[in-house]
Amino acid sequence: MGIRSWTAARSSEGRLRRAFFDRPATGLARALLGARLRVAGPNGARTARLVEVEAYLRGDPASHAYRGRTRRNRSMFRSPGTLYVYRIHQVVCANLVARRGEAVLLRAAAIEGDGDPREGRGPGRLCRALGITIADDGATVVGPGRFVVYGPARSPRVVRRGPRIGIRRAAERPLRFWLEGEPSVSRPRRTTASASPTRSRDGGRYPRSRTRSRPSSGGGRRGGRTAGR
DNA sequence: CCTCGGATCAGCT
DNA sequence: GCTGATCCGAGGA
Repeated sequence: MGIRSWTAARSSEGRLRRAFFDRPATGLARALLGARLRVAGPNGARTARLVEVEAYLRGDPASHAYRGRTRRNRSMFRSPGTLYVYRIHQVVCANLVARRGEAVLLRAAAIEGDGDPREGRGPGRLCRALGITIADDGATVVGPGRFVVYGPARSPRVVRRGPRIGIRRAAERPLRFWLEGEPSVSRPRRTTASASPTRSRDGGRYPRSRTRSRPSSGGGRRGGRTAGR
């Protein structure tokens, strides 16, 4: 289901509404690139422009929701626009819930305002830079609260896609999306963290589909269907 | 209960 | 490039 009307999905100030998030995570991931996440805190607000995201889908073995609902992943089954924050090792990572059971991992952002924009490099650092903690799990960005997401500027941008990072299952699926030329984006990884060093199967080349998003041609996604599965 | 390993990151070779 | 930190959730016994 596509977004029927973009004006219905954004407020006049560009704030994204629930309808914007209520769709498959792949499309939401792409659409979120360039969007701004604003987090209010005791010392004022910080805003970050999203430059790298990953989609986690229904029936996706890499998704935390794959084996059904548990205490940890319950936020993934809440309404679109909910934050799903989980802990890994010593850090937390944040997702935005798409349609039920799907989510978009926020992998990297350019931090705006004071400080180093690269503080938002990587999902753990992104959360740290914005002050997102495990206590924010289950919060929403489409209602009252400390979180707001503003839609991407309607300016040209080049979206690239490739395999997700740091996962073992379904690692080949090209569900990571990023903006070309952004310094906060994760460096391409050549070898998947695997026990076998010499085991590179496709030579590290994946089909990069480039999608141009233009100011007023909202729906014009073009060709670039890659060898996804 | 116990074991396993991770949607990471910093630091080292 | 590779390893360890560090700890909790998930899943099996």
